[in-house]
Amino acid sequence: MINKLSSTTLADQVEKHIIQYIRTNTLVPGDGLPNEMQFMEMYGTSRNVIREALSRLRMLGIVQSRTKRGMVVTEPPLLSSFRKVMDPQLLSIKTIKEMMGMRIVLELGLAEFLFENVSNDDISELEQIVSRQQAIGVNNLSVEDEMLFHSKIYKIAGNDFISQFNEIMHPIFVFVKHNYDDYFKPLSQNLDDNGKMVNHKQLLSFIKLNDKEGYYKATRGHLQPYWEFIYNFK
Amino acid sequence: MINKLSSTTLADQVEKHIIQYIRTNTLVPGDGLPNEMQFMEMYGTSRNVIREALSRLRMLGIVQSRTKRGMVVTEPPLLSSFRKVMDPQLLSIKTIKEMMGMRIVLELGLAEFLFENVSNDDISELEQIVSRQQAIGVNNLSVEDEMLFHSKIYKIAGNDFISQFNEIMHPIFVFVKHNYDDYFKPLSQNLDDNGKMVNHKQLLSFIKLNDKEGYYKATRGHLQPYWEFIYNFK
DNA sequence: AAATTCTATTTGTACTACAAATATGACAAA
DNA sequence: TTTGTCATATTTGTAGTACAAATAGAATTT
Repeated sequence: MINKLSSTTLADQVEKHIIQYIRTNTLVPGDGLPNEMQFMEMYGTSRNVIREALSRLRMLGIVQSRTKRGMVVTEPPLLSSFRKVMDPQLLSIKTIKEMMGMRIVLELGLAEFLFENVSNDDISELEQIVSRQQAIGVNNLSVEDEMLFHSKIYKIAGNDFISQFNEIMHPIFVFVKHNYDDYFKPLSQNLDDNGKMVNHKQLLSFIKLNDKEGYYKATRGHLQPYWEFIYNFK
Repeated sequence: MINKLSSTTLADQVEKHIIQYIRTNTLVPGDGLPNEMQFMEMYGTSRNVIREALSRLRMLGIVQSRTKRGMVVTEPPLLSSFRKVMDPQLLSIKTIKEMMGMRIVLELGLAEFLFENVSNDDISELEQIVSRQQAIGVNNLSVEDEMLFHSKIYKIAGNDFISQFNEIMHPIFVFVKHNYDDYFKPLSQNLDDNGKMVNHKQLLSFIKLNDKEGYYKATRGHLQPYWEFIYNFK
């Protein structure tokens, strides 16, 4: 079962075995697990190794431990560990481009849910955001200003996972805009089908008109800089 | 710096500190890190604690360690830990619904990249897949058969991250189809705008006609069971 | 100079010891 | 009998020692 001569460490193997243990025993959140001593006997390793494996599962949120109570299975927050690796310093250009692609895909696909769920109150909020941005001047928007509108769009669509995902990717967008800003000069590239620039005000107008197709195309134009970056950089 | 009286464990704190260390020193893949002994001195904890923290970062793929060489920063595989938590046993219905939503959003948004990248060879492959499925009978398709067509679509779109993401979510789809199969009776619900059923053959026909809008709407119809599940279940 | 061996360093694993928290049962009070 | 308090035992969290295994770099030999 546990192979001490493998290239992988014992902690790696024990981690896999414990995950397997949870699956094969169809344990669900709330169910108990063996304690450290019992795992030691099950896998014939030192407590150190068991603790390293459990430490990882604790970080993932798959298990929790409390003194005397032992370990219990928990529902993991899906994206907490994803957040930890989403660091532009650590990622290759290929991966960063894939994140840009993810952004485009999510925001286009989200239109379906956006138009299903949008309320009058949502539109009022969007109007406020847009009018503040008009006051600042659409060319002077910081990435945070820019983000404000889109975050609200995600929120309206009503899928917490996707909202969170977008929030986690945000540092990547900031990084790219700072380091490759040629692609993100507003007036030059956010063009729609007819070569007209697409700003938040116009996106909002399609929402108000309940024009999903128009919104989709406008969003596609609004995100054109990302597209350019994916296909033209380097 | 390290607080021994906190409710979080020392390993939790050291983990955060080491991640912070990598960020503030702008370390990139290939760069070295202090060894375990040095971290012990830096944070004033036992080697055990340091090793638990490093073990977690190793699992995330942020660092690698080799004897004598010490630790080096590495580019993490973004989704390896995501895969570990993507277990239908562990997830709530809310989260599972959000995954269904993710499926719809990804596949709709992906259309943009699909039509940009699709080649004649791709279309031939899709034709083969579809004809095999016609032979089996569209109502007899297993989830794996069903997946074959869509996986190819993802592959054509050319974003490895999204392909991998979809593959990781697959067990969730299988789980839902098995447990809530009322929503997934093919002939009754995969309807398009006009109330006609949408199968892979028809999706392919839109690709061949280079009709992106048609494909989008057809895909929306094809995924209608997911939509129904999200909004109607429970 | 090249190949080999040796040595020192670093990670991986095992084991012991104790602190801290707390579930459980024993016991006392009403 | 029920309730509240306390003691005990169990389990996780942390520290420390010891040694095995791997290997980078130095020393040695050819």
